[in-house]
Amino acid sequence: MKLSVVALGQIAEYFKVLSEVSRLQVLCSLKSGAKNVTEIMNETQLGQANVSKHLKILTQAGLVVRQPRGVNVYYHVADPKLFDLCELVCEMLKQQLQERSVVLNSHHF
Amino acid sequence: MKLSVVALGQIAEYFKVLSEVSRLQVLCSLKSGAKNVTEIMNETQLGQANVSKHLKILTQAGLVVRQPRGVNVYYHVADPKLFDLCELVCEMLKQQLQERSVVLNSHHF
DNA sequence: TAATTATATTACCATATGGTAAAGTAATTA
DNA sequence: TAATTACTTTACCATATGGTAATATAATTA
Repeated sequence: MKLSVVALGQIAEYFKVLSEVSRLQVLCSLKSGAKNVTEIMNETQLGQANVSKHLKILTQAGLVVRQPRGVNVYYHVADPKLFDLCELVCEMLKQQLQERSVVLNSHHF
Repeated sequence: MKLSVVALGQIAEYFKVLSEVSRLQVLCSLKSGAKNVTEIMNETQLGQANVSKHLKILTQAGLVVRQPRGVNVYYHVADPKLFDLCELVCEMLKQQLQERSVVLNSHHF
């Protein structure tokens, strides 16, 4: 399948949302279920404005769903496949590391 | 599994490399096999210095392997699982679109 | 209604990033 | 060796981005 530049743009945009440590921290904190902003702040140690900002980005990109409940606003990940994605990257990175170490070892310093 | 901020940083870095249209174009052009810089330029319509720059980033991140052969330099993707990753994102985006259209339709304007 | 709590937004700064022209390097051929 | 081809690097600009303090908004409670 040949993807158009526009389609690649959407994919790039999705990856860009995932390309920041703080946002990954927020997503990780939501792995165990929906949380409100304060809970996310406490779990990630990020500043309040910062968390709000990142949550907005995640929500607009559709990675996360916003649900106001009284004074609080709860967020949860829209699609659990997101974690499969991260898992896959983890595996690739592990394998990459392993292959690099093999290359290093083969040199017998 | 609870990931450290350092680990998340590596994952974020990987996603960041994939978060640019030009780099995705380059990777797509390598889907059919190894290519040299000129071939990549022609297929992607990107400038020469630009392609070189992105190839450097892709190589340093370990997504692509560099192989000089005479005057030319050939590049190929290090791990075909990379395309599974993009495929997965594609599917998630499609589903996202579908769900959004359902929401729209349910409003009966 | 006033005060409080929870979240969002704005304004600002410092830094990072993509694209490109121009110069540099390296292998090949005449 | 001079010229050519293929690729890389550098310098520069314009723009985008994360973090934060301060301010705004919105829901709840006293």
